[in-house]
Amino acid sequence: MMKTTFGIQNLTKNCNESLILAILVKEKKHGYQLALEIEEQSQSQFKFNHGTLYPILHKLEKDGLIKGVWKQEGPKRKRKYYSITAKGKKYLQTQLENWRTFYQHFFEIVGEIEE
Amino acid sequence: MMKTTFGIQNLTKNCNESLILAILVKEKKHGYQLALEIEEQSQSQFKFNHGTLYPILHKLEKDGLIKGVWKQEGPKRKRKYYSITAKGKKYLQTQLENWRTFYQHFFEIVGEIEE
DNA sequence: CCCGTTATATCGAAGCTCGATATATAGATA
DNA sequence: TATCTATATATCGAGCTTCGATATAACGGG
Repeated sequence: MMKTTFGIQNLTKNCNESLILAILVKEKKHGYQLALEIEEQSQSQFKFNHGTLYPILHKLEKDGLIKGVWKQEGPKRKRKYYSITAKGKKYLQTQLENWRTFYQHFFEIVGEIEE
Repeated sequence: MMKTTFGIQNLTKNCNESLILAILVKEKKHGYQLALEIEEQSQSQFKFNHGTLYPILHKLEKDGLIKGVWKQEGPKRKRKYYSITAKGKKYLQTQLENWRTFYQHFFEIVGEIEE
């Protein structure tokens, strides 16, 4: 996107991050669950490619916004459960502020169009 | 972004397009003017890189959403003035619908977070 | 036992943005 | 008149992200 004075440059990326963090605020989940949850809660309007989801999760973890823990689920089945960190919560709050600022200015320009 | 059922996949790209088209609905402008206008109307919250702006203008023109006409301004100065086409107006209307759908679903997931 | 679903992961192609660079005119100022 | 800044359009390569495909493997039901 064009440069902004607030912390949202890449809308898509920030949207993906915000969705994931917002889900994890409520409950720890593993990747596949996250994708299903977001799909369900948006009434199938949003769908994550897993080729997109997993790299984002790895990056969020690397940045310390979420923390993943492998859990032995069955005798052989393993799942990686992610929970949000304090840093992640703070980041999410900031992002939400940023989204509101973005919407406000975006609609100031674009919203008055319809006749 | 993740896949959506509506026509917004790349939020940043769609945002840029919508902003440009929304300005051009009101008045025909040349590239540099557009950048200034968006910066001004957003109180400097949005700023276009011209390395981003011009390729988008060229693509919008190629797709028939806007139409550019070179005008002799001074004895040597030339400017390319863009106006929105019927197709562009229709596209903008659709985009605005899509943004509303997006916001609605996005905030349904993300908006209830703050305590 | 086979198959569809669950589950995680990676890779290459494609697309877009950013910042730098190039080019040229207009206007102001020294 | 020379110079500097603002105006104005354009392109290019690096870098980042996403998409779709592919790989691997376990679980559960028929």
